[in-house]
Amino acid sequence: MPTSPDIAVKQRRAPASAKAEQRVRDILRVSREVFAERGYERATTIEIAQRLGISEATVFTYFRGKRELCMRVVGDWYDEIIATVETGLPRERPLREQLQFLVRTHLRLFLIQGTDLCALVLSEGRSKGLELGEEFVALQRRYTAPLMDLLARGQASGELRQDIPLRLLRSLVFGPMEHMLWEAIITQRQVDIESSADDLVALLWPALQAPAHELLTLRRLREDLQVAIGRC
Amino acid sequence: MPTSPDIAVKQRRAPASAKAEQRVRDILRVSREVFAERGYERATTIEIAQRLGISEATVFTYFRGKRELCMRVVGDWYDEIIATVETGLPRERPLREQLQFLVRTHLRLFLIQGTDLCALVLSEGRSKGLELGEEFVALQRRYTAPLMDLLARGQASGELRQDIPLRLLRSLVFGPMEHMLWEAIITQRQVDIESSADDLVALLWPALQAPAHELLTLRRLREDLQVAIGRC
DNA sequence: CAGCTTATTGAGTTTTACTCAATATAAAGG
DNA sequence: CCTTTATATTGAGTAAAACTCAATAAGCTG
Repeated sequence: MPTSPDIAVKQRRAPASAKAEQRVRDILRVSREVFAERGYERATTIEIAQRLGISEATVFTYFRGKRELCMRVVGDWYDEIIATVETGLPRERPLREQLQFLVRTHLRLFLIQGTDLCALVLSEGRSKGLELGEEFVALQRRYTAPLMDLLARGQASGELRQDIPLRLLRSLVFGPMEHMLWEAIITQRQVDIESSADDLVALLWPALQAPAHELLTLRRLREDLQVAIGRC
Repeated sequence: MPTSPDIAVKQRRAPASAKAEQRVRDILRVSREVFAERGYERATTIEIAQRLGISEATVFTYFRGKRELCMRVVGDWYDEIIATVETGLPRERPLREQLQFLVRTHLRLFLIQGTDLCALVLSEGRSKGLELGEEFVALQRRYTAPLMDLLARGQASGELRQDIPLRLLRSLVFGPMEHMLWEAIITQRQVDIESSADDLVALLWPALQAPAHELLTLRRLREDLQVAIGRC
């Protein structure tokens, strides 16, 4: 599921044999643990090696360095989210429900994984992303693609407001989500995932909708209803 | 203006003499430059010292270490924003205008300063904040205080919706702003500050406002209707 | 088993944050 | 003006960690 090809290129050695592939997987698995436990700076390559019972040099045989290793960990984690969202998104349901699914899935995956990995992804994902510019932009694009698609469909159908650029609408959704998560981490508050997600959607939905669209729809509903009642 | 007392406590030596105070200011000034140019990891204490023509050890006489130095730089930068917002906020004007001032000021201060310092504050402010937990929470609180006050006043007057916790409303405002800024940094897109700020406020305002009465009634009608249909 | 490829590692090097005892500078007191 | 005391500065070093590389071990093939 993880391991997109464009990132794999950055590895030092193309894992030809099955053994090498297993090594790469092992190193990534343990790295995720160590980075999550210690954060980027406090994590050491020697600890990663020791936990696997291998030499530190072996780690550097498969990965260019600590930074690339961390980015692979973060990247793979993003890939898992991306896959979950893309396969589960209920495209046939109303737009609001799709948005709700997206927000819920994000919050759930982040918070269930534990705040450690979440912190790694949110904070180190940023500072490390700065230096791996190109790749990171591509990852970010894939990451936000399902939402962008959802928003674009909404604009096309007239359900969502068209007077604001798409990329700003995206910030309106992802921004508060990440801000909430970050706040949960630093204050160590326990959040109710489902209700927070629903609150957030309740808050975002009127902002995303075309102005007066809901009002118009509801008025029409009322009129139809009155007509229907009149007939009875 | 900068240098809040609670942070000053962390300094290694209380700057008693005028000379020491000047040293601290010099080191902070140059540190801001170096951190902005190089980012946290690539910045070195020796470069900071060299630019001032002093010994590296002198830096460590006045600051516990690199991390604290960086946090002071970030903290002072936040203090400047806090001061600008607090003195300039037009409290007598309508709430929407106050929000607009707040958003505009933030975007302007971040983007005018150049994306370098902006990136430092947004990304390193996060990862470093994790380990300086307590202090960082306090700083964050002061930072968001003007907005929290604004939102609370709005809720009290009934202008803003009261069915959503304040802290979620705060995420709704700060989240998209930071997300926008971050996006501007990594894609290196040139953004029109004023129009972006205005777009954002236009987007946020309907979400923050208390839902209109008619809308509420109609929504209830629709829900009742759905229940009724469900029963049939 | 010989020969070749692939995988692993011990023993370094370099960089950098950080310490500390020693020295230089300034201030205070007589 | 000189002595004493406090403050400021620094050269020389330590420690830790990322990263390199030549040499060795393991695995595979014909």
